[in-house]
Amino acid sequence: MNKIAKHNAEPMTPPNEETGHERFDRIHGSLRDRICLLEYPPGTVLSEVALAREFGISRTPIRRVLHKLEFMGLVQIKNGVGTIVTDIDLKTFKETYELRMHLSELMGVLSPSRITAEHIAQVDHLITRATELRNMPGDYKGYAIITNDLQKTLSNLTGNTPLRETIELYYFRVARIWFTFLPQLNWDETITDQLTELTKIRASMANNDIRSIGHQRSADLHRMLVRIGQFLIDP
Amino acid sequence: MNKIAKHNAEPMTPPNEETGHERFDRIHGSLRDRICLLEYPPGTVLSEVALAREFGISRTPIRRVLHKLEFMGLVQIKNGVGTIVTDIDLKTFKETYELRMHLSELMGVLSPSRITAEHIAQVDHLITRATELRNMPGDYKGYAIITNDLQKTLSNLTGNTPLRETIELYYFRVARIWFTFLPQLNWDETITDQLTELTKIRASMANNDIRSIGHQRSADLHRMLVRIGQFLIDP
DNA sequence: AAAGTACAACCTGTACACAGCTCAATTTTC
DNA sequence: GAAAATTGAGCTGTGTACAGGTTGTACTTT
Repeated sequence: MNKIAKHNAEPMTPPNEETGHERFDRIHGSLRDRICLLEYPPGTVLSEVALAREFGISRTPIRRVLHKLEFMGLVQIKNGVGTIVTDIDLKTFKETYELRMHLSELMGVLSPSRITAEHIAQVDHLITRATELRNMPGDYKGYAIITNDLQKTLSNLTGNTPLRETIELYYFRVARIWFTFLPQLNWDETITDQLTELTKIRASMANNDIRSIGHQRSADLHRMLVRIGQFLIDP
Repeated sequence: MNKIAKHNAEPMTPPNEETGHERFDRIHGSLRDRICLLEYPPGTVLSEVALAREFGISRTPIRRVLHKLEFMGLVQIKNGVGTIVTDIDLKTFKETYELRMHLSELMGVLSPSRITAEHIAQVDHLITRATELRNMPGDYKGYAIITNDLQKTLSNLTGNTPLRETIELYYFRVARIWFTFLPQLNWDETITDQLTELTKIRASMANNDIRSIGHQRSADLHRMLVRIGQFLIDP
């Protein structure tokens, strides 16, 4: 049974002076994050009028945002029904992870950016947060936020713009699906995996070795796929 | 100096019974093809009201189509100005071709489809058309259509759906830019290249060897990039 | 009682009027 | 005469009313 979206959140203060373009990005980012952090889990039905009310605008600009989310594969707009947060079938899920693995390898090959102290500091901060997370089993959202932030940091290392956009696109498309399996997995093992990944990336960064980061990332994606393999039943 | 779009075409008879979704795809395909076949060259300004008149509908559904084209990177919508067919800067052009080369290699790796007699027949037909094209120097549109059709055929060989969609996306984004350089290149050499590519792909198909097709495709993309390198001036 | 039907509530899709933006031609000012 | 301000034509952005689609429910019919 699908749930109807209801968002009880902070007022999300809109800046006093804001371009139409900025407002679009703000609302788009809001909804994208809600979907990716499972505040709107797959199957949730979004209503244009409800969202329009929440953001204090009419349906028209909301529709633009929803159509972009549909293009990204995060929602499906059905006439007469509503806008539904997409789930993903097993086949597509596996295919997407396979592609992401190869794209991660390319990250280190196609004009990688230079690693700065800033990047390393970000990963160090993520390690701290992940360590704290071990004692908070069930904080799936906290786990998801760390994963999202790591993805953001790694994005900055990909100099090839089209590659970066593609990697991000497919990250947003399937990461949240992985999150839905978290409750069925061993929390300590999950956190250990995350910390291992972060630590290895940290080490590769210290060596200014982006190619290794790509390999590492690819291997981690593979491990995620294997870990939830027990729950994926072939049709 | 930008040109204003004016389309003098056949009535494009809309089917008697047509879903809203089908109409969307039809109009989207029309505009996409016009852009990719250089009927709307880069810099062309499209007007929502003009397009709405041509297709006999209001601005609203036209806007949906244009926004999708903007997501695909084929146009840029500017408030107060119009919808402008995108050109592409040198850096992005090279980056995109590099990515496309690697994606082509993946085509043969990620769950390729089975090659059928139908695929081979399609390539044979393309070879015939390309051969005829040698005696029609300056038929850039004819060349572009063959290239588009080849891309379509190769798409069917890519079983991994996300990979296929990505390959197509970047094909549409930059193929037309390559076409704009055709007048500055030697026609006979261009046709020879195209025929060589088609023939090699034909041979690989006969051997049911998709991996070789991917290699071939990658090499051809590289050759295209090299051929127009003389016209690409680094900033 | 069960199956079929009509309907009401809710959704997105479309059309259209108007607001806001951009740019260029024109007028005003120095 | 040159530079700055103005105005207007044309464009996209937004709000809104209504048309069209979908679905669950209540009701009718068998």
